[in-house]
Amino acid sequence: MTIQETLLQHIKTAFSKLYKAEIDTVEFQSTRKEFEGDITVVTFPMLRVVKMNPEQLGENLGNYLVKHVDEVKAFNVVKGFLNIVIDDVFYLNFFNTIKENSTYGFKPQTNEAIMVEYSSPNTNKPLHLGHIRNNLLGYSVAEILKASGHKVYKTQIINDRGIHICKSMLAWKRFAPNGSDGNKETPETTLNPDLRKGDKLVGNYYVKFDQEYKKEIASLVAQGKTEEAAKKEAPILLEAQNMLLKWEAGDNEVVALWQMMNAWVYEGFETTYNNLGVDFDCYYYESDTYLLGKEFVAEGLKSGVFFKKEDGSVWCDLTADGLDEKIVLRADGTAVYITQDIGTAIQRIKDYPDVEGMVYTVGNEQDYHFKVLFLILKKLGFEWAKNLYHLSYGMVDLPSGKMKSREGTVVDADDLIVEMTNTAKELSQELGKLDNYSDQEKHTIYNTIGLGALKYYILKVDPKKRILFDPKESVDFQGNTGPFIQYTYARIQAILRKADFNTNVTLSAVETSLHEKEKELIKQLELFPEVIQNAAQNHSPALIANYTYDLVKEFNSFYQNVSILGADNQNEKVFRVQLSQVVANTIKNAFGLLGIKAPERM
RNA sequence: GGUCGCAUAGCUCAGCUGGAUAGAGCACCUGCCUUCUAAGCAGGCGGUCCUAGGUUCGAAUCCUAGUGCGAUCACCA
Repeated sequence: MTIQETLLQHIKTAFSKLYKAEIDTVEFQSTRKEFEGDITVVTFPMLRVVKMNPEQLGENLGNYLVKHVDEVKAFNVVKGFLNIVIDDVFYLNFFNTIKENSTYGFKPQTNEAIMVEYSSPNTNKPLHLGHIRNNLLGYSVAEILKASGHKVYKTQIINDRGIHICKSMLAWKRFAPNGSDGNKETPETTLNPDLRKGDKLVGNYYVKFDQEYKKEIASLVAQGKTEEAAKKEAPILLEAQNMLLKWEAGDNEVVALWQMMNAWVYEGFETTYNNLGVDFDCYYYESDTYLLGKEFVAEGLKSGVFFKKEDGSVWCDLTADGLDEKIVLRADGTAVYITQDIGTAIQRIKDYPDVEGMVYTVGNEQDYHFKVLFLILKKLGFEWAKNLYHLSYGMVDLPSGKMKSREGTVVDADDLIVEMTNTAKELSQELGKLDNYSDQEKHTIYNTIGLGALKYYILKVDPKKRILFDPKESVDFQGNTGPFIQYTYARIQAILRKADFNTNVTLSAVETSLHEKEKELIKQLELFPEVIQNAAQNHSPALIANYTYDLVKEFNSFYQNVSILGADNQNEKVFRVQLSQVVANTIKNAFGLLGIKAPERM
């Protein structure tokens, strides 16, 4: 039973005894710093039940609680606020119940499985900052859901078919120079060091295509065509479209090229995922699932969920639900975006029957799309459709404005990771704290710090809000940042390494009393389980980030104001080391939920 | 135009299901390293919580309208 629950019980009893009245809820909050006390009861709402002035009610309740509840040591009343002082014994006892629990705050796994989709890149260009937000969010939400007791499958949908892929393929066929082996360049044979990563090479040809396409448009316009006509008639575009038709028809040569170039991209992506520290349990490819989507469109057509227009295209009428009509199959019978999404969802449930819900990590530009998708799946009669959730997040902007691939203002994911690591390195060398470690160790630490800065910077913001990514600010390692928190963890580790006495004992309140800062820390630790549940419910890593920051600030204040290893007596020393240990463990676990590592030293 | 989202300090963000004088960080200004890692701590400066109504003992928080910004309403993905 939590202290709140205990208090609630007694307050209820107090009401029936003192006033013969009944209340069912009590509003608790933690007492503000400027007042004495730990827990505050807001008595204003109770005045509806008993007509009296708030001070008097507070006094009466306070007196009752002091007399009847062991944990309540004292109280004071300020207007409609009853501030309750909780006895140290309670906090120390509570601390003793969690100090050995290395997964304090986490709930054991149940059979309730959730599939979390994130990343979902196109295979025609490298990952950028926008994908990074997506990846970090998806990974973190998955970890948070696990910690809250769910079984989780991480997955992605790879957008590996369509005209955009054909553009890269065509440009490579046409423009690729020979590599070191005399054949057209590949990631292995390319003479351009920037293109050794497959996604970079393929992305390079996507850009090449666009350049050539623009040239052709310009020359057509010069010949007297309108720009609109030129855009549609440019030979290179027509050839790409032709290639797509061949792909859909299963043309051997085109399919082989497609497979080869996609494989390059996958390998490149995998490297980025590894560097970023995100992973997946299973993969889905649109080229595999769009056919299943088409099947269910046919079925929905039979059952009347969809209808066919004169030209042969298939639609779903959602006007009764306040939405528009939505096309689910083109007139020529080919699949649209949503067709394959329908197929993918169904396929996933087939593959993993224990999945009861799915989370789609996709930008808020697709809010409407997911509303429609979920509604259609419901109309198709899938029971699980009600447990689908679109984890919608805001775009990432730069100080210069939006990221636009065509204008070259995109922040490349790989570059950014390298940059952050370099910044960590520079700062670290300046401070000179790692001078006697090996290069290998140093490199690992720089990486941990750089990534920690990046991840925390992005995850601390509420997902639904857009992020302004200021490169200057993102490499700031002071204040509310990842490195600040990592630093606190490293400092605690230094203390634990130095503590050469036995801390494996349980202290009672008789043996040690609590310093104010120690009590504050225990109160903060007490919140952790609830924060995890909250973060899971709201799909919000930001709640974990904010909590961790508050915990760390509280610890630093303790650290600077109180000597841990230099405490007055052995009991205090032991207790403070234990407390530091639990705080460190909580930082590590909380950061784990954000995909951030906690370094032993920095 | 319809629909959805956002608006809090100079900047970047917190603020839980309505509760005390709206909180952090950055920036700017003061102090604190012979003592556990100063990537730190202690403090100062800084706000018409977009505007106007409403609900109530009480509103940054809920409701309505307006303003601004963004997204979306494709046989693109």
